[in-house]
Amino acid sequence: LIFSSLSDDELTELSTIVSEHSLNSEQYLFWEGDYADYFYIVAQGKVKVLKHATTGKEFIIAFFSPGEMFGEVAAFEKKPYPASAQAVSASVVFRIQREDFISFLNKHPQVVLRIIGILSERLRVAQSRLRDLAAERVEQRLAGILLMLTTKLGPTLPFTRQEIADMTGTTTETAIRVISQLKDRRIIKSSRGQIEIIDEPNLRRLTEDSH
Amino acid sequence: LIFSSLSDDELTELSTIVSEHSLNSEQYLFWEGDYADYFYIVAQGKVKVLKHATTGKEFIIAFFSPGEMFGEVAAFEKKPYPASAQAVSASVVFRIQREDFISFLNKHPQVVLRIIGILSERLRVAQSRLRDLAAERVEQRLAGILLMLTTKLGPTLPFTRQEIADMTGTTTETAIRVISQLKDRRIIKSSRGQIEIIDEPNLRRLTEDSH
DNA sequence: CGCCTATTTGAAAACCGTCAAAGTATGTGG
DNA sequence: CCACATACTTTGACGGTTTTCAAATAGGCG
Repeated sequence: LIFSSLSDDELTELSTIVSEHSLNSEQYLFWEGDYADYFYIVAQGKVKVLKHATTGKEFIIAFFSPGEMFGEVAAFEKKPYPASAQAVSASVVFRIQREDFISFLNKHPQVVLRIIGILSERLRVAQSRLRDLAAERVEQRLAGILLMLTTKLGPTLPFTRQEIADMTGTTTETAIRVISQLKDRRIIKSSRGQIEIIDEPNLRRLTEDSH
Repeated sequence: LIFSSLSDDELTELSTIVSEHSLNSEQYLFWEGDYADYFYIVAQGKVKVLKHATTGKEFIIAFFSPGEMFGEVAAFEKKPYPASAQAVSASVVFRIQREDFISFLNKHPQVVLRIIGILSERLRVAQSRLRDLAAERVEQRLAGILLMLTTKLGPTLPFTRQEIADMTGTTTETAIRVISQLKDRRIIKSSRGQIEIIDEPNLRRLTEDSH
């Protein structure tokens, strides 16, 4: 996605510095605090980026699907990864060494602009979520997460209650209670490991309610 | 700060596109959702960037002191500001028009790298705060905010209880109760509109406690 | 069919927000 | 210099949302 502005020649150049890497389900690519040697793009499967809290709970910053990049924040500077990355299912990722990536960027300013755009977007999202976590109730936050996910992935969401909880910043039990309510109100359907949005307008209304 | 790598000639060039703007205390520079026409740097005083919640409460994303830039996320792309900016005291800011800023960047790639660094840092901070808001108690979050502020500003922090609360994501009353505890434990001193950290190691211990 | 994981439900407790009221600095105008 | 307004700080009581702990149910895969 970030390389879509490149010519065939440039893509060939890119292919010389990219390597492929397979992952088993649950396998970690890197841990928060690791030295950041690679920059990643998902090829197949699904990868989550998360942070662990002192209480042992984890907070999911984002899921990444094929074509999306991650680990980029650390790759620009010689700093450790600020979060961990774990494969949700068996996956394949492309990776580029830090130095190769940086020298490639120096030759391709339009890619740099694309990356600034992505960083900006992520910063916007993170700051909106901060406001929501600080001020909104669990139901509204969870509705917001579901909306964001449908916008990105369509009406059928392949996530467990626990994953939804870890994205919303609540517990599995509370997520289940809220999701059950949404099911009773015919806003969503759900089965094991899956949620289907059937009434998006009403879901959106929930996020906008002032109380 | 972001321009410190420039030569005198380049700074002269820069000065032709920069204009100065004075602000009264409490005055807003822009509101969340406004069309983003300017990119800003604080010259004098103090500016806060915040988001309003549907409940009317506000969440402070950051305070900016002289030399720091803000409004940059929206300036790169034709998007509205994701947050509002308000002068905390009478202040002076430098501002650069979006188009001028972008054409300046095109000629100065080293400034672009500097900005990527700043965006990355802000993203790291935002994501850490997300984890904290989702998983940590008010006391730990507030201790973390105080630590961050001392690292940046020194041991004496010129903030009211309400400002601390709006940064921590809690209410003024709860912030007061936590701060009073810290005072009783001789970790901080405080007076009206000011907090002084006197036992930083113990403050840091608080943020690391698993419970 | 049996095991593992995901989902569900209930009850109690904790944390924190809300509301109300009062105390205390700071500055301003007379 | 004092009175007064204003904003910041403090305290208490109460209630609600959410977490925690415990246990039971149900779905899917070998």
